Amino acid sequence: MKDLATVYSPAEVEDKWYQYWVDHKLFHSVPDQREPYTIVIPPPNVTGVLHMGHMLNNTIQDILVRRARMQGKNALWVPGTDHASISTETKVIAKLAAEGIKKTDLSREQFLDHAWEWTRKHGGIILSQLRKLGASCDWDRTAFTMDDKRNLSVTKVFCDLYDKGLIYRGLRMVNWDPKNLTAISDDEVFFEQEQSKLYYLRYYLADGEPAPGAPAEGEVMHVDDKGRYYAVVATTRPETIMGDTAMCINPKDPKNRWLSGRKVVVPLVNRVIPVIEDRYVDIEFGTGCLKVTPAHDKNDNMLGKAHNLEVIDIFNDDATIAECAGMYVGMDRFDCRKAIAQDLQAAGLMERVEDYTNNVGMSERTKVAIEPRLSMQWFVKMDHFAHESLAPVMDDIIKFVPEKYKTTYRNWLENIQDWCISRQLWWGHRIPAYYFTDPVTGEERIVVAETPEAALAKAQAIEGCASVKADDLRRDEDALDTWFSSWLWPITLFDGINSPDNEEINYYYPTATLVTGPDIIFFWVARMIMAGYEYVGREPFKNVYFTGIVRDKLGRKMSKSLGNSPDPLELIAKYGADGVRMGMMLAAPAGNDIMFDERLCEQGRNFCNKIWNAFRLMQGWEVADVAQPETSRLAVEWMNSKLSATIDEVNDLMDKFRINEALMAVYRLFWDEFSSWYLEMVKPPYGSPIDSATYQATSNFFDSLLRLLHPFMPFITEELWQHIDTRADGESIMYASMPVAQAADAQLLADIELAKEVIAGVRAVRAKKNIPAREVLTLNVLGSLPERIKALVAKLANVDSINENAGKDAAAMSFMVGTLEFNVPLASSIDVNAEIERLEKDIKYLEGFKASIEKKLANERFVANAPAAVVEGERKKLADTLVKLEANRATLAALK
RNA sequence: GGGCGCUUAGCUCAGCUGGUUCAGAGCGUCUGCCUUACAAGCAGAGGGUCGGGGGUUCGAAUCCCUCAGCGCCCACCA
Repeated sequence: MKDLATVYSPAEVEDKWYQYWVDHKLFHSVPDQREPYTIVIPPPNVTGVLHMGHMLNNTIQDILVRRARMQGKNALWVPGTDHASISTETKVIAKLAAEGIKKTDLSREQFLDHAWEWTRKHGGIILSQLRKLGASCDWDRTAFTMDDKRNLSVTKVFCDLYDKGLIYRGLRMVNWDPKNLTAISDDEVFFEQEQSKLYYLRYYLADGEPAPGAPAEGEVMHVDDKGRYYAVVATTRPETIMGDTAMCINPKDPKNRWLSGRKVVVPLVNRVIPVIEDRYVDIEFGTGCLKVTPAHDKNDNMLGKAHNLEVIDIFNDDATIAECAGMYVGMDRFDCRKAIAQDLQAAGLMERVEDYTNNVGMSERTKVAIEPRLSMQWFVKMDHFAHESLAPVMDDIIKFVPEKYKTTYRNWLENIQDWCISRQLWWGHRIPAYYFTDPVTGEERIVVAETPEAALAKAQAIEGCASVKADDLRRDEDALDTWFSSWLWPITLFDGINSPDNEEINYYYPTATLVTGPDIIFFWVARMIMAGYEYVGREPFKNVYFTGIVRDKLGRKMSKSLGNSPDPLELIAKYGADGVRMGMMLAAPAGNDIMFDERLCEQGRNFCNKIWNAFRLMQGWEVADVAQPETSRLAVEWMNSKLSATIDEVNDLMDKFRINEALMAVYRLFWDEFSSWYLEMVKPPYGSPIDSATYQATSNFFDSLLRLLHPFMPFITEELWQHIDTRADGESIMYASMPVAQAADAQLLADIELAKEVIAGVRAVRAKKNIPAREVLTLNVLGSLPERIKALVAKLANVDSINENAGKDAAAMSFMVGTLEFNVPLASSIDVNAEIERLEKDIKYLEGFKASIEKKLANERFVANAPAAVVEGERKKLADTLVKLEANRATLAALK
């Protein structure tokens, strides 16, 4: 008390202990005889900065790993960062653009130099931020998805899957990002509602087509003022008409029967195209006529394949109009849309225009509308992987928390598409495929190999290709999707691809728990499971804990643009890492989004202060060789039981990943039971010393509480632990064992609960009558109290004596605890009328309650059907109610 | 369009296979207190017909149906 401030200052403490942990290599793990407990970090973007989502996610991981460590497991948390191909490349391009440098002006090598420089400059910031949070990562193992080990692993896996026939190259419809000039996967596309127009275009019957006869029943024909017949096609994208190679109607559509088998003319373009029929067309939409542009729409492409249509790609890579379109060449797609709309209007080819809201696919990265486009890309066949990875999740070999994501997972696997893994980017793992021209046939050939040398050897081994030289090989320019390295993360961190069966992979794999967001269940979680079975033959983790999304208190997602995301480091500076950790966890029920409110951190900070002051109280006690009071002996015994009960509860909750509830249980144990009750029970009178038995027991309790709390609040617990246990340099609460529950004494717990209620009753009397806590009162009980709790009640309620089997007292305030009636005689006159009013109210309530139970018990079907215990319970309830009624009536009578 | 989930106190949430730990917790609110660990605190108090309606049952926050509102995922209709 003499040395310690009344307020806990985390800043002074946190850096000191983090350094201590690092200096003594307390986060480091090597394989040994203990049971392993492994967590691999979801690698944050290498050039990213810490946001609230990371805070939540990493706090949870740290809690799990610290707890495992204290349970005697060999706990390892491996940190690292992700090269984040698209995201980083975009950032580097933007940075270069600001300096007036265009990517297209640089060679691949020059660009990569810039990218590495950028990575070196910004990389690792996020990892140093994690240290502030107290993350107990084994920093010696810090990895990067594009470092040498990982790069080699990725290359090996690509070659292996290619050799197994699971990777292929093909011309497919992909989502093309015209800004970054790359294909992106379906998962990287998001849809946005857009106010646009629906244009109705006239497709005239081609020259030579005979005029249709009179319309049959339900047929809808269009004729212009010159008597020419035409079909009307509704489209949101008139700029693609240069790519039209057919018009499609539904064979079951009566409106358009007359078009069947005809030829029509593409407006402006004047190309004659056939009318094809396919049930794919929605009869109800527009006019039921669909223009088919196989090069620029997924579904049109499918139609094109089915009907053998020509494919005309009218766009350049940057989505300007290409030479082959023949018109509007070089114009941007959206400018072209306007121009064509005007020209159609002018040419009398526009039937009408309507406002229309539609969903436009956008690139997650560049926010530009993606262009469905045919292009040559690399794919992973997913059937094989999907087949292997469904059962382990459905059978809980890999446990998903919360369980609802199992369904999501299954739905995805059952509708899985092949995975497009090539990206037209430079920042990433370059695809190890090499092209050369066959000297005999003149055809282009592909070899896939881990090194250029191996590729050359493979090429030369092909019949007739012995003369191929190294210079003849051209390496594929593309890089791999970032997730193609991430999916190997739990394996490559232990070098399980480059050296299968090594000691580390055999020891640390499968990892224990993966903590991540449900938004990347497909991107990442599912694919790690696939890779795990493919390359190690086992699941990569035993549990997956899905966190929620961090939202502000209004429920909005935290985002940079909204500016509603607090800076984690500022929060830590303000409330301490322990306070922020606790604030995050209190708001984070498993699987639910968390509504973050800074006030939660305040609560965390306040809790730290509470712990701090409880310690100050204890530390200030003078210990003497005096007898232990009976109240203290009982308090110690009770606290033991209470502690044990909570330990059981916490264990159970943690096993279920109900972390916030576990934390709340410890919070209440510390604040309510230990501080508000136990410490008050054993606190010696002012100026008196405490007996050594009680002091020792209290110190032990404090020690146990610190251990229970340490995974949640690592810094303050370490700081205070040094005062409780003298330790050698290098020792830490990090390796102290988790307290173990002993049998709890249920009767004692119940007795003390009774005592608490009696004490609260007396305090309520004081509050109502404004009687200071220091004024000694007397307590009467109409009945008897368990002998052992009397002294305790007397001490905490500050009453001089407890008179059992006392009588009614008109000059007393009465209250009931269960079926026991108490009263506190008051020297000052009491407000008889207020008492009478209160009693009458209670009696009325009890009579209603009694009636409801009697009704229930009078119901023969209830008595016959309900379990005996329930009926018995109702009878007991009735009996108790009668006792209470009787007591209240008697008191009322006495007052009157 | 398909799928999943949610609605309980002012706020954030617990309430497992229907019945004494069923109406709970934390925060906030209100009323007293600077009581020598802590005002970032102490003591006490108030607060919900469990989204609406219907059904099953002796008994429903809990099971079923239905309506309303909200959220997420997947697909994407030109």
